[in-house]
Amino acid sequence: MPRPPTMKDVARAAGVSVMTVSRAMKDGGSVSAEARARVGAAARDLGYVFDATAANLRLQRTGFIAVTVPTLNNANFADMVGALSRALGAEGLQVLLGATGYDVAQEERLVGQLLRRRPEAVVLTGGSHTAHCRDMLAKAAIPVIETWDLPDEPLGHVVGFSNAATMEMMVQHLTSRGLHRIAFVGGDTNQDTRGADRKRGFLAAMARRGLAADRLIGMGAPPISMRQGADAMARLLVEMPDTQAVICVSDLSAFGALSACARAGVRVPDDMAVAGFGAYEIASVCVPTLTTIDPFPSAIGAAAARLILARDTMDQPFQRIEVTPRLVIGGSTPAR
Amino acid sequence: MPRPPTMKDVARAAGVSVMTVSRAMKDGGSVSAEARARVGAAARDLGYVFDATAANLRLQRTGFIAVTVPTLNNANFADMVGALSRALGAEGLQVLLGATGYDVAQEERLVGQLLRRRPEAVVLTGGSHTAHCRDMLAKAAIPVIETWDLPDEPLGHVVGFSNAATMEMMVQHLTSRGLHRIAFVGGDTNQDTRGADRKRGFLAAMARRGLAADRLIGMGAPPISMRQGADAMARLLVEMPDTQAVICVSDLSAFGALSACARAGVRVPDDMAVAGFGAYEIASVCVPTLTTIDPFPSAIGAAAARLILARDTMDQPFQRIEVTPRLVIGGSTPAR
DNA sequence: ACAGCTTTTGGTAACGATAACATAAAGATT
DNA sequence: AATCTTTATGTTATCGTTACCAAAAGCTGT
Repeated sequence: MPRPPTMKDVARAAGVSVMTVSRAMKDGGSVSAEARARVGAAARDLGYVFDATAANLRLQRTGFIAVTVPTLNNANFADMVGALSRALGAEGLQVLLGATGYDVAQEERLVGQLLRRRPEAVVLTGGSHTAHCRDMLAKAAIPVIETWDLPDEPLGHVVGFSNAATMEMMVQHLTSRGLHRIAFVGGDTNQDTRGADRKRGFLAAMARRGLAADRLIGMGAPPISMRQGADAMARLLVEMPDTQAVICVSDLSAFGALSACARAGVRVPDDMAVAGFGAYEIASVCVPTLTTIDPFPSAIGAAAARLILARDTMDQPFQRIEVTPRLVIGGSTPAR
Repeated sequence: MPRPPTMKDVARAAGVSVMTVSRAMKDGGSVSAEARARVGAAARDLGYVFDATAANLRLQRTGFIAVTVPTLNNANFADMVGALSRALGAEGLQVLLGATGYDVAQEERLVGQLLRRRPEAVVLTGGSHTAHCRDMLAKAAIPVIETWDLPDEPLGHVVGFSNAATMEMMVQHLTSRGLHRIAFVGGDTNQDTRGADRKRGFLAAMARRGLAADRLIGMGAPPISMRQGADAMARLLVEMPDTQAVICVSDLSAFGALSACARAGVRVPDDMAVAGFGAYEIASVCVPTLTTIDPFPSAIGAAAARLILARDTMDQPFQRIEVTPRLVIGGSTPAR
């Protein structure tokens, strides 16, 4: 089986030099219309496909942007990657995607693998990484963008928000409705650092108001699923039946909690208020609709893309772009 | 700013030749333990990162597997890509992912872009492509795997199922419960070819039983969302109030339909049965749980990975692997 | 000590594209 | 007509890695 044709083959077929072929493949090159046509025809006849690998080696530019997310199976991250990918694709850049499984060790391995492909920038989810991972990224001398978080010691640019602060918003909302016995459903590991930040924010917000924050339901390792949200609510209804409101680490678990209430005949929001995070589509469709926080995932992706595309401004001090999440009040918490 | 160190730099620092460095980077190479250690130390000191681009050019192997999905933001496709990515990653292969937006023209562009990266195999969602796209893939002389479908004229291997047949299962289930006035909620374009196949399968299953299949609600272009499922059900309740059951093109729209019923005070399944497709997590958590079809997305991904990894068997005639979807009976359709 | 192994090491030439320079042909200017 | 531009084309070297071959070094047994 013969190897795929190269520019050399096209050049021979078109009766020109390789350089002319190379120029004809681009838009700007100064090539006569006639030569360009011959090259085009030869390329079509031979089924020539441009070899990006060779060009990348020569140009020392790959057009890859490495992106890591905890999991692909999450509408928030998918939205971010979608926005990022669309914006970058329009400029000829390719997203090289990897999932860390909410595990910094896995992230370290992944980043190591991705850097071998010589990406032109790295977009990470979260601001928590192993020392070796930070080290590799620092040495790579390419733009690094951390997202979904506001790390104290960022590696480079940041596009994110304070997860803790969103819980202040949510606790404020609930207490303004006269609810004080508030539970939090989340993971019981710190693997999902954003989830852990939200839990910390919840504890701080409760403490600030002198409220007891002893209703913590930990459901294991991330991602915390709908099923786990339902199980958590079932436990809560038995173990702490006087709970007035539940904040869940995400809309998925909040929906599970909602379903558990429906099964148990607990009225939402009258007997129990439920709040989530993420503004997933389900929040606006379920009955009642979910009170949640919209972190604007595609805005995060778009902002990251803008930073990458404005490469020339990358020499400037690292940017810290805050995307302000919005409280979305639904029917799962009481009206004023 | 200096360029990142190369093997040459490492070789100089370690006092050996580039070839020795190259060998030391791999496992099997015959290198003395002492040289290997010196190379390792030098690489660490210099912050050397292997350049996969150069190696790929030389080896004529990129380790890329191109994968296209209609959208990232879909748990079924995310599951498939996740399974594929995990299985391939263990063998050092990298998924190069692209989203077509349910658009064959976009798919064509995407495949063109991906092929320039010289992937070693291509995994496509669906079996419907533009002529030029089919042509490019045929000429690429690499394994092509079409998934989620059983095309009549496959481009290569196939890992899928008959979308139409799943609707026969579903109609059979509903009619066995004595329901005959059945509606179908889906898109009104053929962009989502799998959705369109399911609609066709629905029509055929109804015709086979001599039932009228005139309750078709078309909700525009894919993806059909929860919101659109809710709108469709709202319309249906007004326009065809005697409808007994609704089959939705996916669990997302089915859940929307369920919510619309809840809002309208329509009891499910007593007044209206609802069925979906996809066995998304929501189907097993919502109240009532959804009757749906599980297409086993991660089994599809795993099977595709197996085909790719068994490269040597790729010369054999194209394989056609059927993954049999399973009817999952939930509370949204009446018990027997 | 020496032939006959195996193991380790190094030099050279690719892989397929393009930047940089050099040259030739055509067109514009005096 | 002679010179200066501009445009079109070709030649050479290179990006960082590895296959291939050849040579050197380390072993073994006589």
